[in-house]
Amino acid sequence: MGVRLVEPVKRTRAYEQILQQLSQLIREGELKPGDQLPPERELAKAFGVGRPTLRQALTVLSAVGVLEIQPGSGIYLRKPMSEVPGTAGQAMAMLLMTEKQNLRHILELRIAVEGSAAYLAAQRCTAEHITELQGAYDALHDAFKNRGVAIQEDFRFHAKVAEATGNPVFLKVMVSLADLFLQQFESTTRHLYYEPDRVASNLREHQAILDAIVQRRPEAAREAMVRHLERVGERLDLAERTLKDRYS
Amino acid sequence: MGVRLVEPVKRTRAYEQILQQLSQLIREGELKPGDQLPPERELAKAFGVGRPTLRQALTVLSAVGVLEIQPGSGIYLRKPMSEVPGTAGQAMAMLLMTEKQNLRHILELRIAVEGSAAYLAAQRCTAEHITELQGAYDALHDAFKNRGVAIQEDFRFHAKVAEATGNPVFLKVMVSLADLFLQQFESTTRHLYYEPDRVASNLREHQAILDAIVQRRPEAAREAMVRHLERVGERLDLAERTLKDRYS
DNA sequence: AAGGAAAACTGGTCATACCACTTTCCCGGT
DNA sequence: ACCGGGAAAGTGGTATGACCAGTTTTCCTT
Repeated sequence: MGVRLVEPVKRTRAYEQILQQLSQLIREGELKPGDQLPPERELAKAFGVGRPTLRQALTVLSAVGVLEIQPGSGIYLRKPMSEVPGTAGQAMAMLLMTEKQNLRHILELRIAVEGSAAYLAAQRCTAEHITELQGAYDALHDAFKNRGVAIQEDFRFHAKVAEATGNPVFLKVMVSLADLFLQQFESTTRHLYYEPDRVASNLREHQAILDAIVQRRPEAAREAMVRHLERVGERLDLAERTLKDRYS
Repeated sequence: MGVRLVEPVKRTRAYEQILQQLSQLIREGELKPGDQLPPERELAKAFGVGRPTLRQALTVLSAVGVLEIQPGSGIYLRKPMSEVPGTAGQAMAMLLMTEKQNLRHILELRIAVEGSAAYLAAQRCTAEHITELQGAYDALHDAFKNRGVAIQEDFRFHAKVAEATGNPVFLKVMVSLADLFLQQFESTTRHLYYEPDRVASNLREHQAILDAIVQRRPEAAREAMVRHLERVGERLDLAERTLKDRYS
């Protein structure tokens, strides 16, 4: 036979089956967020595998942020969107590991995702969402005024926007991207970003986003968000140029 | 002390360090796509860990699609965006595992991402990109005419659009989302989707996207892509309603 | 030189053991 | 009766060694 007419049988590895079973238990609500799983030794016996094999599955789930494994304590199912910075970004980092990527590539996707998020948020955010959004902005405002640096608060504001879409997938992907962005950001030009003269501008941009959403003007919200992130990119360019100048 | 003043020390597990080291080797180009890694036993010795521990790291990398592990043969570094349907979607599925999500949530994000992808593609695709895009469309056209079903070709067309952005992060995220969409799609209403009367309409939508990109009209390309995916959603609703009727 | 079988190699899995840490519980002191 | 405090049990983290089922290589036979 010239071409391949049959598919080679796929040998499903044991840990893959465990992965699949656990996924199903989670999806069907058999395992609820915050639940503690049985000890590894029990689980291994239940699945009929050895402990190392079980650990492969658990390790994968832990690496992507589904499980939280605490030595000496136990294995817990993370709550959706647990605000543990670094976890979501870690998973996205692995997803993108083999792709040649830089901050600008990630930022470009953030613009796409968060622009639409702002649009949808303005379209259908609830009263509670607005309250939370307002609170996040106030916190951002205070942090800016007091400390001048507010990476955490900035992050949370963006997360609240995504949350207001009511779409958990939007939220998760946005958070993962933003988290990864900040991680790479930190290791390069963080110290140059938050210069005093940029704080006011940054704050105004956030307020424009908030206002547009509260006024329920989707297009304006998208534009405000896109403009804000584009400014972030500009400041990034500036910072990198400054760095380069220093070394020349 | 009232509040936590110190951060608890993070005990870095051995497999996490391996993960980090391997990531670095990949990012720095020390390991190139397609490369074969040393055997597990050697790697374990090199890292100074036991084989089970090393396997945890390898398993994670394999689960997110970075490595391809072939029993009896060896461990290989996957090429970026290797067109292995199911792999990218698997990683995204784990990222979203704990989120309550359905097809509509994923589709909404696809609209955001792919709409912008079409926009950027129209803005800066090269001649080669256009050729590939055209080729993908032709393949889609033929498959539709001949078999009436063209999930693979449909997928590849969308991937080519994302590829034309020149942004690997866009491509990867888009492919992951679309792949996940198709996976869940398959298990629910696939058989109702490709009905003969919808084929022509679907094909026209794709052509509109292609034309707008070739003519380098970003806004038109975005609109065409958004409209197309919204139609996909409508057909999905229709299919689900049909299913529900059958059970009532 | 070609074919084929055996040997070597590779990943997949298991069993056991030990370590470090956390949690629990019981005992002794107050 | 209450409250430490320390031992014991429980938990995840890791190492070792072994065996299996495949694949790949080697080398002998024809």
